[in-house]
Order: sequence, then C-alpha cells, then structure tokens
Amino acid sequence: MPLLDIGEVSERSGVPASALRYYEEIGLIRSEARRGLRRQYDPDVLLRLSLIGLGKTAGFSLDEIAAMFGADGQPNIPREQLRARADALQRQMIGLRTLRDALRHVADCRAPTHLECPAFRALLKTASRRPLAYTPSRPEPEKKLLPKRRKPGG
Amino acid sequence: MPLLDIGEVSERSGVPASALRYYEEIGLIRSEARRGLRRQYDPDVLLRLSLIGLGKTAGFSLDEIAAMFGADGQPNIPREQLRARADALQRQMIGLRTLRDALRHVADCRAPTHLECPAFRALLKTASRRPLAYTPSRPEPEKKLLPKRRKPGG
DNA sequence: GCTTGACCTCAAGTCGACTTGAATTCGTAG
DNA sequence: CTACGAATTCAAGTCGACTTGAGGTCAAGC
Repeated sequence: MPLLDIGEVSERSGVPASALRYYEEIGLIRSEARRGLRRQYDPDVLLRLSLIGLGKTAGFSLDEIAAMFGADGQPNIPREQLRARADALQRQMIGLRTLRDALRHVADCRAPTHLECPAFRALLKTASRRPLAYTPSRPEPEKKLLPKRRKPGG
Repeated sequence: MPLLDIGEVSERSGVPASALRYYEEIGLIRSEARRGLRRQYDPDVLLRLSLIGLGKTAGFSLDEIAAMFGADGQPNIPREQLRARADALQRQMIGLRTLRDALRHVADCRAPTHLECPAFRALLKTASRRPLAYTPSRPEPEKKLLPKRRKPGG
C-alpha cells in the first residue's frame, strides 16, 4: 500500500503541507483517501507537484496550470501553448538584456551624475514607453465576479 | 509659475492620480504646494516619475527606489548596486533561456505524451531544484515589525 | 447663486499564493 | 489509559502596489 501521508509528500516534494492543502482546495491536486482525518496521497502526486513547480517556474499561474491537466489528470499541454510561452520568454529576455546593458553602461559611465549621462536619459525614455515588467500571462485583466474558492469536484 | 495639477502630472506621466497620491504618502514624491486642497507639483516630478518607472522596470521595489534618492532629492544610485542588478538580470536571463529551450524542445518532441519525453523529464528535475522565478531583490524576507504607512517627512 | 467637475481624505478592497493560529481530532507508543 | 505528535478545519493575516468608493471641498463658468 503505497499511499503517503501529507508529511511524507511535503518532505519529498519540498512543498509545505499548508500549500498542499491549499492546492487541494483549489482542485490542483487531490488526496486519494483518508485515514481517520488524515489525507492519503497516491505517490503520483509527486510527479504532479513537479509539473506544478515547473509551471510556476515558467511563469504560469496556478489557474493556468490547473487548466493544463485534462479531466483524466494527465498533463495535457497544447504544444502551441508551449511555443507561445517560449516566445514570451524570448521577448522577456530581449527586454532584460537591453536593461542589463543599459545598467552596466550607466554603472561604468564617467558622467558625474547619472542624470548627465546620455545613455541614462535614453533609458528613461524607453523605460517609460515599454512595460517590460514580468507579466507572465495577464493579457486581459478582465473582472471576475466568481467566488474565490472553487469546489474541488468542479 | 509652472506648478502642475495632479491631473496634468498624471496625464503627462501616465501614472494614475491615485498612484501619485500613494507615492506621496510613502514619501516617494512630494507636492510643492496646495491651491485650495489641490496638490501642486513642480514639473521636476515628471523626471522623478520616469526614474521611478525605470526602477520598477528594473525590478526594484518602491522602497528600494525611494532609498536611491538622496536627502537632496537627487537620484543617487550606487554604481555597485547597478552592477549587482545587472548581474541579477543576467542570471535571470540564463534561467529563462534554459526554460525557453526546454519548452521549445518539448513542443517539437515526437514522444506521444510530454511525460514520455526525456527532455521533459529532465526539465522537471531541474525545475524542482532551482527557484528561477522572478525574485528581484528579496534575499532575506526578514520580518518587519514597522508600521506600514511611513510619514512623508520622516 | 448654482452647478459642474476636478480634486480631496480616509478606509477598505483587490490580487495570488500561501501562511499562521486556535481549537480539535486522530493513531500510535508506552 | 494516557500522552504525544501529527494532522485536521476554518478564519484571518501577509505582502506590494495600488484601486475603489463614499462623502466632502473648492474654483470657475453660466
């Protein structure tokens, strides 16, 4: 019988027990059974948690990650979506590189104050123009009137 | 007399009036005078707002940005700090590049499901190992017992 | 004089992803 | 049987950067 206690899952995955309960609450993972009150997890949850971790690393929100698991529980990430994400990362990198180069230039600049450095002034203009911030996937911040807690079995 | 209304500042800078009041509340900008109740801003505030926008773009928190303005109000960004930020961006880029490459690989992978793709499995391991997330400058999340609202004249 | 509308203050709400705390309930070891 | 510790539930708190809303003020135009 390979079912795992929440403590075991937490230790092996590095995800705090409170986070595991939270993930379950929003329907991102599920526990197979209870022993008394205690959740019992199928070891598969460890792989799933790895996937979740990867998704977070890639900048997906938990909602988006949840959407990537099909009804069967198998990860079902459309290849198009992966490519789109890769392209977004690419764009983000370009912005970061520009910023990095500018920062380095300014750091080495001979001008007495940064404001007198032409590169710095140019940077100010571009910075006010582009967002460039780390906005992983919120293209439309449309208003949600939905309740915050979703039922697990939804 | 070149003082600007908050609406004027907002329009020219693109920063909402509510954000301008907030910035003033936390001591990041200041208004020179009042006409009746209305704040009157020195046009210099526009440059300052550009600097603030740049700092945000570079991943600094408002607190950090505030610390970059000396007591005289002139920006005073230590070159060392700029270099450190550039290096952090560099590291962030490397992580993003790795992730981008992996995503592209998986998107093109012939394996029937992602879980059967060796590259994807490798990605899972590395992702669970490193944070790689966008953590601009929170090395030590030490607890603050300070009040949240700071006085402007502090 | 009255209306308009830009501005004001202050408190509270938002968002995401959790954490923390209090009060309670189990399973197991001694 | 009792104690212990690990787990439970539920509500509320956290963080940063603001936004939103209610209710009030003020200057200018008609």
